[in-house]
Amino acid sequence: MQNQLVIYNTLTRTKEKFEPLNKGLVGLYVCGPTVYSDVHLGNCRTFISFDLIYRYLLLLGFKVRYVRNITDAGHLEGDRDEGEDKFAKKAKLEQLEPMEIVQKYTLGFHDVMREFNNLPPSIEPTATGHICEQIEMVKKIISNGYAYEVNGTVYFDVEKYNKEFPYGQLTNRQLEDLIANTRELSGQDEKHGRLDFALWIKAKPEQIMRWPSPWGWGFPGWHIECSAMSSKYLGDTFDIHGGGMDLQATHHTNEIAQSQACNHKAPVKYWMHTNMLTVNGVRMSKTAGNGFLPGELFTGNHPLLEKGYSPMAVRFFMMQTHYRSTLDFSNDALQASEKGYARLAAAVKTAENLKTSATSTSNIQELEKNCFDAMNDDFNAPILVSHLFEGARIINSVNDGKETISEADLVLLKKLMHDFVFDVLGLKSEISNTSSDNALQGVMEIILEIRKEIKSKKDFAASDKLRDNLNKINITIKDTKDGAVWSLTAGE
RNA sequence: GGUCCUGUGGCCGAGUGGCUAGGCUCAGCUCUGCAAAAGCUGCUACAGCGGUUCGAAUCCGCUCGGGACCUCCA
Repeated sequence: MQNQLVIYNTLTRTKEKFEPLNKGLVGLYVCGPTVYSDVHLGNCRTFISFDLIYRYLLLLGFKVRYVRNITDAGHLEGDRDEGEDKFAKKAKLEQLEPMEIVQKYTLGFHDVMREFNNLPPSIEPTATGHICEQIEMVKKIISNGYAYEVNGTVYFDVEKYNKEFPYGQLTNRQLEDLIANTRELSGQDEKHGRLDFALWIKAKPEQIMRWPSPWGWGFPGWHIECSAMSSKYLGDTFDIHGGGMDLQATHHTNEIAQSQACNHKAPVKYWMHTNMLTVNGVRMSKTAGNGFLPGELFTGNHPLLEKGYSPMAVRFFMMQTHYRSTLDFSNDALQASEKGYARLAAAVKTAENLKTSATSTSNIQELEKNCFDAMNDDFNAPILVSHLFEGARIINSVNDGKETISEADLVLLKKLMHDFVFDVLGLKSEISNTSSDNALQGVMEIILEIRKEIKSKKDFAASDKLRDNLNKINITIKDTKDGAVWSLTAGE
């Protein structure tokens, strides 16, 4: 383990030393998507942020069990436990079975995650696959006295819970304030308290997605699935629970309450929340209608986009902002990232063929330390990136013969660039001249040879035309002092 | 209304009480047949007003602006 990792814990609102409950092991749970529609870029940001966190924990040598759920049932519109089921509504809209909706958007989600080069979680449990566990948990909460049943629906008794535990601790709020901001219960409301929320919900007669329970046919409330699945796979108390900041006030607050009420233990040691992606300063969300779909971004097929951006350019764009800061989305910012990333990636490639000398003009060990220090400080990727550009500068300077590097330092430099650029930031090269197409390799060698002959005859008009035309089909030729080289750039 | 976050140079974004991340853009230079790439140099900063301090963009107060959560959303 390189030095000491520090994590900002939402629970205490401070940075704390990271000490896993079990030495060398990390239990990580992240709230996954509700698969009733396409994931937009804001959703992706959260998963990319936690992918970075997961990857860095792995680099540090931890054995990480990363659990990220798929919500495929029980998520109502509106958290008043009275809205329409999201899946049922969408199913009606698309004239499909609810589980067809689930399947369709789960597959889409996985495709997008793969495009962004996110590592798959260790376990990806679904709510519908854990109905029994959720029912058992609800039963236990009732027998522990923190929940009650009314007409087939089970509610969590927030006010009773709050007498023993600080219900609003995750958002630093007092119960009285929370109650003051909640509307009055109507006469027909089944809840005892204004803040009470459903653990189990009675199904309406027409509902397809329903299961038998001690309280009749119904389906689980949204919050209970995460509590049930996280404790099943990670234990009653585990290391890190993450999610978007928008889940903090309601979903995570209720998760803590449920788990505590059920298991008599605080479920999580470190709560981590990622900030939102904004468009023109306003949060990207499904309901605001300002969401970008990843596909639109890659193709540039969106009114707000001037062109398409590759998945890695977008990922790099996100890596240049800390996960707890909002990130504003714009063409200019995206273009800057695209170019910056191309330069960084090119340097990593250049490092493969550097000549070594007896001594180094740069301190590579210090550079390595700086990289670890940056990530150890609550996963500060933007600082890491700045150090990686220092690495790129060194590589390019050595390549130009302006600086030197020793054999040992080059090995270290190559390793750290590889570790941090590919393994931690999760980027992958999009430029290539090592095309698997042998025919193309051969053709390019012939073309460069012919162009060399043309150039030696000083027919620059012809050689430039060749270069320009190749450029149009995404083949770039550069004339270096050691001769011409070519590379294939990712097409749009 | 309540609970918070935030306002950095042309743009995006880090950051610590004093030593001014980084990327992109722009200008100049080196290299080059020209490009490209690369390197070097330069250019505009810390919303405003007070206060604490030897010293603050960084701490405190106020003003103005932006945003989030409290209602589903990663």
